[in-house]
Amino acid sequence: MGGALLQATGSVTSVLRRTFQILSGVGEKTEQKLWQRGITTWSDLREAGDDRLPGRVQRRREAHEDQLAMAEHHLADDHTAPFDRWLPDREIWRILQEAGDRVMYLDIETTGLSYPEGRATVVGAHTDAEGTQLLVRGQDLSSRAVQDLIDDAACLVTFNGRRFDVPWLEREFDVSVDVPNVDLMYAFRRLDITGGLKSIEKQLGLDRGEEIDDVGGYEAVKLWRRWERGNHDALERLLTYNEADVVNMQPLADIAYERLKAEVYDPHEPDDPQAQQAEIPVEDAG
DNA sequence: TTCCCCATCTGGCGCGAGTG
DNA sequence: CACTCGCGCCAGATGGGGAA
Repeated sequence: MGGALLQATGSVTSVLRRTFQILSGVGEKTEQKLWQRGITTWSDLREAGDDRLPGRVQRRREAHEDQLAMAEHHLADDHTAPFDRWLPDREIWRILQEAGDRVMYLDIETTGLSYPEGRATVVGAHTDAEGTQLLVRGQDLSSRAVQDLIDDAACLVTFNGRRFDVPWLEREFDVSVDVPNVDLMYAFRRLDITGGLKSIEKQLGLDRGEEIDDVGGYEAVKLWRRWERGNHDALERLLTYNEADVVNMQPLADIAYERLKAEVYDPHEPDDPQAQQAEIPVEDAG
């Protein structure tokens, strides 16, 4: 990764600190315009003279300074939650780097597709900080345990979790999930890669263990029933399956992050070597 | 300064899609 | 199998920037 050269060119500044879409009146286009003018980080924006800013950004300078101060303040305290509200949904992935080893890969198993007919059987989570934790119904799965799990996360990574896993946990366990959620399903769809979790793993050439390669979603339901009837191996298999899901989401998230980053920084247009932004010397006329 | 055109932001509506 | 969320599309509002 980055050495002195990368630092000199500013490449170590995180994606989030180059993100202007958290500011009022700034969308995708205005952000691109700022980047093109050489204003690529929050500090660039604060230091830039009005003559370098689009009018709509000039007019909002005070509001933007407040918003940036707020953002810096929360980042300093490792509070990522507010960015869930400030960022447009499709750009939530930009906080992954800030979440660091508190990115939590989350996946649940249930006895059906809808609540309350179905119940959660396994809640699996993985972070680099805490490793893998699997909460099992009838053993250590409780509202308290789920809330504690969520509270350790600076950011969730799920697959279809915005519609399935997270609302389910909120309803069955009455937990509040006040943390950004990067849903890989939408991230990959934006990259023109569609399909379920296992299909996408295949498309990207990620192999999971041979022994659980054939386990699908409905199989998880049947495994739980077999465990309830006294088959100990069935639970072992279900847990292995769930753990594989949460662990495999990590490389998946890495790939999505790198590709989205590339897409955002190099919009599809053929790059024109002449299009370098002119250097505008910052000097005080004294 | 003022006018006008068009780029951009915002909000509402309907559709398609993967979860155990 | 039910559940909803993101996105594309459309229309209206706002405001930027060129020219007189």
